[in-house]
Amino acid sequence: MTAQPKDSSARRGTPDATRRNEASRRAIVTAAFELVGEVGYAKLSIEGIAARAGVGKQTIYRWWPSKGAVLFDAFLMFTGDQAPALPDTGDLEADLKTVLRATVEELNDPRFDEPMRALNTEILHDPALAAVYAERLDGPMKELKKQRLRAAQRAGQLSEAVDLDVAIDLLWGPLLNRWLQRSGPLTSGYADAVVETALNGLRPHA
Amino acid sequence: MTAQPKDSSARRGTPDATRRNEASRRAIVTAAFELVGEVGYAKLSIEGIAARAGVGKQTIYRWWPSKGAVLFDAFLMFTGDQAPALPDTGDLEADLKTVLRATVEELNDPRFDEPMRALNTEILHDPALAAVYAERLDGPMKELKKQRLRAAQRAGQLSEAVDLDVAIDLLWGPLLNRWLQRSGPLTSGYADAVVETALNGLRPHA
Amino acid sequence: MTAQPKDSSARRGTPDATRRNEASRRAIVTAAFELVGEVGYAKLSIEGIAARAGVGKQTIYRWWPSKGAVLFDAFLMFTGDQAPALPDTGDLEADLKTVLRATVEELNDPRFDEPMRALNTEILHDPALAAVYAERLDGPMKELKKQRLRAAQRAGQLSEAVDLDVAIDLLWGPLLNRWLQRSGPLTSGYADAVVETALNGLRPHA
Amino acid sequence: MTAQPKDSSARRGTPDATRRNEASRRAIVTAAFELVGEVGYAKLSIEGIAARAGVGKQTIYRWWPSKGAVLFDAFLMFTGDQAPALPDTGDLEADLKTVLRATVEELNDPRFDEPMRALNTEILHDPALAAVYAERLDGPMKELKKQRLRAAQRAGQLSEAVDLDVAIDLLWGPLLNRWLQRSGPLTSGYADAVVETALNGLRPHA
DNA sequence: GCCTAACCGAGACGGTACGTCTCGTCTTTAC
DNA sequence: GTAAAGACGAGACGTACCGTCTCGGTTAGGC
Repeated sequence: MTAQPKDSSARRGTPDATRRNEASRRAIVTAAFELVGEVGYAKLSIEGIAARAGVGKQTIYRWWPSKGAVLFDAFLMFTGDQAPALPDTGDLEADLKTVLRATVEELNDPRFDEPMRALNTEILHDPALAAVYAERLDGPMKELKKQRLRAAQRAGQLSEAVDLDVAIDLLWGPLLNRWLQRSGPLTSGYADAVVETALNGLRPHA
Repeated sequence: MTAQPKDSSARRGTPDATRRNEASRRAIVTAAFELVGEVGYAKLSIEGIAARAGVGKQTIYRWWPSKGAVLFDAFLMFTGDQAPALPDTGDLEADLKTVLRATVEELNDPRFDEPMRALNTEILHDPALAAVYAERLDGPMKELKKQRLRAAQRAGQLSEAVDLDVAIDLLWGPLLNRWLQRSGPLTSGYADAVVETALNGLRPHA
Repeated sequence: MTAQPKDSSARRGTPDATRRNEASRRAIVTAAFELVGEVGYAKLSIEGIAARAGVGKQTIYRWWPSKGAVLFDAFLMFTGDQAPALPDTGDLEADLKTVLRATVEELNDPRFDEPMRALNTEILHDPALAAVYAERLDGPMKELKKQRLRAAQRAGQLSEAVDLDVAIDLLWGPLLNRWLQRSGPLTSGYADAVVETALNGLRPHA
Repeated sequence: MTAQPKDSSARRGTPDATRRNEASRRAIVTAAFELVGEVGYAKLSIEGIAARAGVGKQTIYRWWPSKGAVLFDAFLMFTGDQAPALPDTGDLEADLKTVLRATVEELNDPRFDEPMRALNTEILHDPALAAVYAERLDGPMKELKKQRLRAAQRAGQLSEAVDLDVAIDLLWGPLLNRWLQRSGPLTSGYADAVVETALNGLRPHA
């Protein structure tokens, strides 16, 4: 469950995960998630998490290598394991608009805004965490997106020539970017425009 | 020249910019830029900047509201005021590939990687700084991009119906996102693929 | 009027006392006296005095060598130049009790407590200021005391053999000490006891 | 051992003295005592003490409420717990002269001058510290003095009518005062004169 | 009745120290 | 052996003052 266990070998002093106190673990990630929403990323501290969780600091240091790893686990717990497949009504454009509008909704939800920004901050400066994020959170989500796009290819609604990774970046990249940099309003209208433009391309049509 | 002048009115206690020591200002932003490259964003401190610049801490706090604002000014000084127009050979696709490949190059340049990540971290959590960034750095750049795209529209290489802001997001968003989240390799091949896919769209062609 | 003029020679840059702004001088010492009573010695600052007096800091540094010197001048202005002779009713014991009771009164007056403690603090650590204090404030007072004691010697109420400096220390030293160290209650009863014991001596009488 | 333990109750946040690191405590008071002698009271800083002691600043702030309290403990450690009884040869005058000459000696010793002045400065402005000083350092010393004076009363060398507190103030007050205010030379001759005058009184003798 | 030197208010500057906060490690006690 | 608790060395935070240094704007003699 932990993002980056320091070590799982038999080295002396290595925490033995079987001994781990599950109640403390939950208290810590819960406290981290709540605190980041309350005080913001900049004022989030290990000491604060430990105090809120009613836990010794060492218990955090024992099981997580960094503040980012705690935050990541907090994210896993509160958003994780959800997200079944993407909708498939047979109409790719409509389905993509539905999904991207939901993404916009989520990014504008104040309950998720701070935690998400915090996680992105950590990822920004910690390649190891970025890798874990890619594997544990972004990866599964991307696979679902690819499944839907592959279905669209089979249905003839998406060019066979297109690299699906590029396609996904073209659809979701603009949204994420606008959210991260606040470079413009993040509305469902924008989501629609992105979907339409990405599908049709920038070139003029005959 | 300062990112966020606290106030320029006649309110009591407001620093009087005319008295400002230009030598100190330059020493501070230079030190900030150098240090963020040497020790990384996480270990960048106001104290360190002041020491390196041979300046009292108060001189920083007097003129900048946050570490991010210093970093922003450092950016302005070292990257700023450049960037003429985008190339216009008449071939939009080729020109975009040239520009996006250059962007990829820049993002992979270790001299700019840390400072840029640092700036993005600050923007991520400081809407005021984000606004200044949008106005002072991103805005002018965006205008240049729009000029090129408008020329392409006039030349019939770009659909008249397309919203230029969306077009820009579709082209540059994927790159920035991949760089920020390290969600995949950032190569010139990727830049080409993004340009081609964005221009042609995801739909199959007749 | 100034405690320790930095220099009165013709050296370049030496302030010319004839040019001195009397209004500023008064504002400064007044502000110093008020502030030390309001915020206490520990929190008394040159900046605070300058701000309260509506004066530039340099105007203080130009005319006084130290915070203590300002305080001393403040003292001179507010307590100075008073104190005529000590009472002489012909009864030494009664007169001394009157005077020491008045001293007790003064030391217990909250308006003078803080400024006096502040002055004593400076004297404690600044021999130069101590010398000025001895010359300008303590000296004249001591002379008045000696006059009264000499009269008592002539009247046969004080031993001719006694060193008047020692006598004065014996009478006023205990009071000052008790005040400075708060080593006991400072009452008129204590003043009386000191006078009686000093006059009669500690030895048993026949 | 600490001057002013903030609290020893079960209140939250109160330091638990049983956990205290004795080595750090000793290093701090030693550093404080050395530093006050080297750089003087005015330039004595918590930061300097911490650096000299090889200790974090917080360790000082955790256990002492003020710079004065540290100084006080330093005093306790370096002068404390000594001082047996006062000499009793049967000759009160001679014994008092011996003791007061020793006091003069001590006050003139440069190794004790600065620390003592520093302590007196703090006492001057901190009633709480004054109370602790009265209880822990001055009190025991005063008791010893009283014992000697009571013996003198039993031996018929000191008036039964005399208040011992007043007697002590009469003997030691003048010395302390002269030392604090530098109001005159502090010599063994002066000590002798004080003893003689105090014993015989100021009145002329038959 | 100018000229010019000094004072004046204001406040920026390079610094030092403050007292607080958090870091990551270490130690103690209880379970 | 894990956990809560929290002391510890370290060091950055943002603030308050230090004493020095310009900066314009008055004064106030000396010419």
